Amino acid sequence: MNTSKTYQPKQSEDKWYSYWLQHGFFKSVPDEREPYTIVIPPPNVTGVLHMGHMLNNTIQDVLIRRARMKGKNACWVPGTDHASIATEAKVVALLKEQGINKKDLTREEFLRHAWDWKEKYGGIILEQLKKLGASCDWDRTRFTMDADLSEAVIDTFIHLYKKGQIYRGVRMVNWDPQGKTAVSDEEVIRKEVNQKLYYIKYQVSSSEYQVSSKENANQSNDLILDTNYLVVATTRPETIMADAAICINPNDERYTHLHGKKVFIPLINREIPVILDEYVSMDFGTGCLKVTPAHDLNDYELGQKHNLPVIDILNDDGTLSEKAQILVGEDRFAARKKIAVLLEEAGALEKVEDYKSQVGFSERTNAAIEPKLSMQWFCKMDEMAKPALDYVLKGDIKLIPEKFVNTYRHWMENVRDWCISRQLWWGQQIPAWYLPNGQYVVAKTAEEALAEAKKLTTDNSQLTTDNLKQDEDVLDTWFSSWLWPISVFDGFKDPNNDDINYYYPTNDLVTAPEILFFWVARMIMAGHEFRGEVPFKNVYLTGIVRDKLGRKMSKSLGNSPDPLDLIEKYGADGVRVGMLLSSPAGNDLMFDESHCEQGRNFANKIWNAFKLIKGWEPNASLSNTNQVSIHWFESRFNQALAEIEEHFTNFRLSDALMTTYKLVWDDFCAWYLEMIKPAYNPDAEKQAIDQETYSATVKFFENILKILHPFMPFISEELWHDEVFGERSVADCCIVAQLPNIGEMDARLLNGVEVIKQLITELRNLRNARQLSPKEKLPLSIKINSGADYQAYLPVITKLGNIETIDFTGDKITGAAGFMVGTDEFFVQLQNNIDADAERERLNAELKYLEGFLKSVNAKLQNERFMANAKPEVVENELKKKTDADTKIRNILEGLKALD
RNA sequence: GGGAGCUUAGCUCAGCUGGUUCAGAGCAUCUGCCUUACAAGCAGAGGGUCACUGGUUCGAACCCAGUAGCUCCCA
Repeated sequence: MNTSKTYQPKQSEDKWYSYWLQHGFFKSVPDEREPYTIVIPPPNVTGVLHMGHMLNNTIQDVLIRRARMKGKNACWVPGTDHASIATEAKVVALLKEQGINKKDLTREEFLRHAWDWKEKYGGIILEQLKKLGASCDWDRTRFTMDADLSEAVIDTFIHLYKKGQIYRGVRMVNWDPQGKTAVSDEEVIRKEVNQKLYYIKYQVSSSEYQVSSKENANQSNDLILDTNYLVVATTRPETIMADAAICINPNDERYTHLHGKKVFIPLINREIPVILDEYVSMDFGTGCLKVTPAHDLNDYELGQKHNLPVIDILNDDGTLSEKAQILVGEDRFAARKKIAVLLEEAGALEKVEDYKSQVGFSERTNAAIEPKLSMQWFCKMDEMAKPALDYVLKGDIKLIPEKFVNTYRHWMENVRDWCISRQLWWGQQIPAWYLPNGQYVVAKTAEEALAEAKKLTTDNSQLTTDNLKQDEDVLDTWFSSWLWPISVFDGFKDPNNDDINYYYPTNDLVTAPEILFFWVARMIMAGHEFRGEVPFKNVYLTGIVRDKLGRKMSKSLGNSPDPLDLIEKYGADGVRVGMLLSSPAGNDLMFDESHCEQGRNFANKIWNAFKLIKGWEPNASLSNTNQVSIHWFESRFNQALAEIEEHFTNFRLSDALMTTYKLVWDDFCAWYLEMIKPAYNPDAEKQAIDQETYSATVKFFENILKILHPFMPFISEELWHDEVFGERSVADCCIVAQLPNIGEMDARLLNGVEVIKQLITELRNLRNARQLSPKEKLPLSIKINSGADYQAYLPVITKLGNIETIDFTGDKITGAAGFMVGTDEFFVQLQNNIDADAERERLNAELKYLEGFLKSVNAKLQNERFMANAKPEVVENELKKKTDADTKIRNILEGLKALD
């Protein structure tokens, strides 16, 4: 071990990580031990490590390392998902740089490029996880597009299709007319833009109208002066040709005369009905809403409800189609300007207003997103949601923190069918085959599809596989990842293999609340559907990592530090501690580099404590004078161990870490080591210490390294191998050491030392207040009022307080400086007389406080209702408070008298 | 619009079924120390009308109602 003044992470990290790998400590194979399994939430294969991954994987590593040290067969399965959209976008961009257009490639050619890209650049993130210390079983690394996993996806699709759980249907997607592809909600950037609100007149087709409503119309809205027409306010006048109805609120008194009427669309004079629905807001625009089911999601739903036709007037590139009848071939924005002119000329434009509204833009092409109806594949959710909800409600799966159960329930009870198709090539191609007549069959291969097709009632006897055309689309990436806990153990290919039988269900899942539905809920459904069992028992939901200002850390904001830079700066252990210090489950983490600094400082503290011990040499001729200190720390350690255990049981990782932190820094370093540390001998190279104390302390340190290991794997492993601990075999490593069992706790000793700590603190204060050097030895007199026994602690008091003599006194010592601990009094006789005025002031202040306190206690005791209703132990406690306060007040009064 | 949650010290958070000396921790701050393990440190100290308003109770940070502000999810 080097004797550097500070811990040097770089000299330990790579060294020990390779050592662990080389000796197979991360590896797991089924055996007779209890398994402990975590499957990694597979990061996006194109991804690079960000702060969210850091937090998430640090937690998983802490859990897995701890399980390993508790004698379990710990297995952490790593891997990545194929991230259809992100990967395809990356590959398309790369090809473009090389002058290759995706459109010019066949599917096979494109996929070859994509796989090349994946092999070359994919999975960097897994390498980065190693820097963090992640102890994954790398031999088990999986990718959601591996052959076996893809086969599982296809088989699952076919299975669910045959069960009637998968169907084709129409759905509104975010269409990028420039990229000619659908994009996910996450890829749409909403921006506020200045637009125009066009007020368009629609002629009412019936000339019969109720005159009586004219009055109402007059007073409420001057736009409807003439009941021969109604006025609609819209930002998209170019879509009027796609209108299917005009909708008004049935409660809108301005429009009762329109109930049951029809109107003509201007310019094309197509007749559409006026429908009634409370969905329409009476305050917005004119209160008349044009319903365009093909070009707006809300309108689509309204249209479904009222059985309206869907008229799509746009081509894939955003130009108007034949269906528009007019302005065919014009781009939608050009058409908007032109139609405004046409409407104006036709006298159908009432007015135009400026208007601000939110518009979605494609993240990739920056084109305005067009809501577009398209045929998609769906997976029915209602039947599968029921058991998945029950698992959580019954507690078979615990969500941590519990508050997410509500959110989960709400979602599962209002679940919508899952759109599983994506208009991309990178992914598992949907195993549906279309016949020339438009029918389709679902089958694993073209041959099987042909066989299926021949079974259809229509005559398909002449068909060959060449006549079948496979669906162009691929499946949603989540349709792969929902199988992850099963597919990583080959549970589809071989449902009874040793791995799946041993590792499944897994134990804990650590993930983000954002994907509670996208992923977690669906894994639970898949677990039930395909194994009849939960996929995991606990779901630990981490928070979002935010910056100091509370903003989510993101690449685009540039407010996220590079995790690898942080590791470089503070060491992996420091960063791990920094991430965990302030991250209770489910709460967002306000990340600040100062946390990592604290982690680094902690590592340094441990390093230096170790250096102190290394400077000692046991000497057989010395006898042990530290029994009390040793027994105390032993008790204290066991107490902390029990607390840590409790915190882990409740998944309170930051509390477990803080308990460890305080045990090491405060109890071990600041108190225990100071109690037992031998006086410095400048002539000796190593400081002599008795054998018993030395052995006990070394043993303590070894146990401390064990409890530190899950949090700080590198420094603990580094120190573990020091010669202080004697020879270690090759496999004797901290990573596989077994955590100590909780031993005895001596409550009396623990309480006794707490009193001694207070006493020492008072002595230090006394020195501070009087500017006395810590080197100056002081005489101490003790007046016991409590019946406490200080005898056993005299050596500790003498050493830590730097006391010259200790004696016991029955009376107050006048003229001496004094203080109280509990009800016992302590006196220090100083050469120069104490400042009587200052002392009187101090005592009076304390007296005032105690009298106030006593008053509140007495108030309770004199309250009949309190005495009648409060629990006996509460009353008893109040009585003790009264007695103690009385004693203290008496002491102070005597002290004041002595000053006079 | 529907749902969930949050508000405690300068910051980040604990505070279990209401009841120990006027609410705890870590960090930060302030004061004094280069005391041979550690200045990335040591020894001390200060700091809070528990968002606000009512209610229940002998007793409320905790239970109930309302108000305000913030966050997230779904639409």
